Amino acid sequence: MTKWLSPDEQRLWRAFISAWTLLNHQLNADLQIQHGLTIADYEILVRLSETEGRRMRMSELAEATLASRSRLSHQVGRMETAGLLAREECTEDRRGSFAVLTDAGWQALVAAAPTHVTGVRANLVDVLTKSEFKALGDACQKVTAANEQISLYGA
Amino acid sequence: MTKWLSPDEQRLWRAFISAWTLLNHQLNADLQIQHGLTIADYEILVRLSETEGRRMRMSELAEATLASRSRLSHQVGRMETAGLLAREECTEDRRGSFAVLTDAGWQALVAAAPTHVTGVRANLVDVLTKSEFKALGDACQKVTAANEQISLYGA
DNA sequence: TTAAATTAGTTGAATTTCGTACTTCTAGGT
DNA sequence: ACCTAGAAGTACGAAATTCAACTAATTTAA
Repeated sequence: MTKWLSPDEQRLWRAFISAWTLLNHQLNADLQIQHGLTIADYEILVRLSETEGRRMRMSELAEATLASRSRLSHQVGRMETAGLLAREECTEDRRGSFAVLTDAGWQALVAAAPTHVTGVRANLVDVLTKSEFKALGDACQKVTAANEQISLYGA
Repeated sequence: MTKWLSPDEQRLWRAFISAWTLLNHQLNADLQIQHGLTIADYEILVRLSETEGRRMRMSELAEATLASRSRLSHQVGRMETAGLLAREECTEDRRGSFAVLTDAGWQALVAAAPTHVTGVRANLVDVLTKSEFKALGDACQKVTAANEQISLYGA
């Protein structure tokens, strides 16, 4: 027998859905309109910018961004075409390859980051008290941990 | 000058992203595999099921789901083909039309709901304490309220 | 009361995105 | 040398999404 959600649980769950949906929608629109980037693009730029040599192995990047390998491959291909990234061979393991941030990619990130961060603040961080935000994030961290085994690749 | 996120804020924000992403991916896979429905389908079924006459104006439904009119029209078209929905003319405003839940649509929802709710419990509600979940939801409610003015057709 | 403007919704490409399955190349063990 | 597994790219196709143009009904206002 299914144990249904109580009205209260339902309210909280729906709040989670709508909060994320609205926020994501807004942040995406901001990046798209002002910088021609999607959130997925942006996240990849950020990840790469944080690593040494601004490069990451494809599989690492896929894991970090919660994307399937195929999806990431396509995504990186697009960003390569756009000049934001380049691929480089990996000399230690020559099956592998790196996605590397180009100068243009770095510039794009530098340009877009203020927009994005401002949006995150305005629409999320600043509408909550410090402790509310912390409670939100901590709960999410638990949820993430509990779901970490979920594979995003087919079967 | 942009006020950047502190490492702690960044951690919390990323936890929010990953919690949502993993959860959504899992719930979507469950519905897809077991019932051939996407989350978008499911959401529409739920919305309609909760209204009087199990019907909603297209534009209302579009707004509720943050979809453009065109997108919703296609989506409803697909679901109509699948037999889940029907369209009906609106007699008060004859430009308008309703999306109406069919019996088959209702049955599909009845069949899928246990899967979905079980997933929500297993991957979200039950991995948190009651108060953690409440804190998460309450924070999200504030975020939602703060972002409610967001519209697709904006501008 | 009629013409213009607005609103609701649909449609058919074109485009974007993504998954599946397959291929290639390499690493590591036996 | 051989066999298995891993990393990644790609071709193909299915599906979703956008975009622009379109019909038709309604509202506004001259």
